[in-house]
Amino acid sequence: MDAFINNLSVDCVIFGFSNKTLNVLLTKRELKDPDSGMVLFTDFTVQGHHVYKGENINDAASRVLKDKTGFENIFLEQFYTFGDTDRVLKERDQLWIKKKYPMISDHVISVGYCSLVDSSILMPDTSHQDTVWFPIDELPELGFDHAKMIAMALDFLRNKLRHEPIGFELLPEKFTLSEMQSLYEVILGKSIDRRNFSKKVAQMKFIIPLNEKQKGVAHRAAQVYIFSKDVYERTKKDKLILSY
Amino acid sequence: MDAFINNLSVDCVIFGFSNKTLNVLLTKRELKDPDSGMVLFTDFTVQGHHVYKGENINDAASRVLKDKTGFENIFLEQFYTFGDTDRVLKERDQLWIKKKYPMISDHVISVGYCSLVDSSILMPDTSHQDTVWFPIDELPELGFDHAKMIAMALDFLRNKLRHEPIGFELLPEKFTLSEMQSLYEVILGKSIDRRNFSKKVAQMKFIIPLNEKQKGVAHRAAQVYIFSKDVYERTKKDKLILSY
DNA sequence: TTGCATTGCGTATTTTTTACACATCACAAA
DNA sequence: TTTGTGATGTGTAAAAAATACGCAATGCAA
Repeated sequence: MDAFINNLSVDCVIFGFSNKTLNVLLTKRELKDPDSGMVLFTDFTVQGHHVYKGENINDAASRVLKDKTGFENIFLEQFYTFGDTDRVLKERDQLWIKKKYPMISDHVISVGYCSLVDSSILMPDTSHQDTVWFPIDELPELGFDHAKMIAMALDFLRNKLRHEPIGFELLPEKFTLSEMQSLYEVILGKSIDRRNFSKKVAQMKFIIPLNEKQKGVAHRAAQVYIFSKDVYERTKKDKLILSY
Repeated sequence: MDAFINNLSVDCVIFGFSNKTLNVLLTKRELKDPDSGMVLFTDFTVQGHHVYKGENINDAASRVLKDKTGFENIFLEQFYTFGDTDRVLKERDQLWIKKKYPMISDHVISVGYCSLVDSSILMPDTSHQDTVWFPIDELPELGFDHAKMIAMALDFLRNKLRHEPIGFELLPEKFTLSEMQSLYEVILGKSIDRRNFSKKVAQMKFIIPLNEKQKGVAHRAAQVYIFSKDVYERTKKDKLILSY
């Protein structure tokens, strides 16, 4: 039997990018009255789970990520730990907990993780029908303190993007400059001049043009690039700051 | 009885600044053999304590800070949570735990906090004889995973200092430009041109010159400044980036 | 009175950021 | 085949920020 620690969980705020919008992967939470079958409430939460006994918290986050998306070895980083005593005490959260996890504590500490996936290749998995992408600016009602959690994760992502080339986790392997630019614009929340952006990218030696052009577009086909983690690791001492 | 949560603690990495060096407040840990009285080991740890039942983790960190330094309402921010399963399993750590806290778990999650105090006015308190300041580059042997913890706290501090005016927590209320500059040099680990630094500071409207000069120095007395949190809060939208 | 150490202030150069214009390409419609 | 449309690729000038550095002023001490 896999016993879990009854006061400790991990929550993964999973970001995806497709169609020029930044999305968050949420799971529907619906509680029905056991007698009448009437729906008591419906809302959404980020992907979380309790930590098992003898499990590293980082491993627990990887496990949650794999279970919910199928992805492994992708960007996954801790950003904050939520430890308020009242964070699971709202009425509907208590109803939910009592029904689903009756043995857990009233004071659950949750370690928040931020993760990035290319949501265009994440296939809807029939075993997770209740798991859906929401655009970051059209979030539904959220359970627990997950609204705050998502806000903090976004802040973390924004800061990270200015200093490290993490955006590529959100793009397909091969991408064009304007795809990359949209991503930066969406995350940073501001528009960037196309020509200046391309000059900036040209300085990043770890963004490598391929002998290949975009296909199937109704206009001039753009150059295709890949991100080389190798080159980045070798040259990262040459500091990177995107001062947008 | 104040029961604590047996698998959750907070650790405060408390930084101080005096005499142009950055210091960390550590507590001596010495275990003696109960029979022979022989010292089994001696090392140091940062200031930590378990979290009580019904206590917010941020409150727990404030409590630790107050108990160890007497300070309240000073800079105190969470920077990372340490949750490896083996983090308290080293032999000497187990010996220590079994003797001092026999009831705690083998898997302790610890939320790391970073705090800043002006160590020149922190009087040695006789009730904390085993608590001493160490220069950041002359650390003694450390228990648990506290060497890593301090390294991460320093990194956090460094990044924070580039974006927010937190350094003033480490300085006396009234300070000179060269004191401020030493602080920045020590934390950022690089030297800064005195004249350029002063131009930069002149742009920060929340650093206010007083009608007052330094006293008791054997050379030209310097202008004295204070930091105004008020002015900072009102003007913080004008972004601050110290690009050193 | 002079020497010493440190403060206060200014200017020139280099680098980075920002603003902006025009030609090119590839498909699609006429 | 020609032409229109929409996005791509490149260059240059101005503004702002960062860096390098010189020199006079101050105040105590010898």
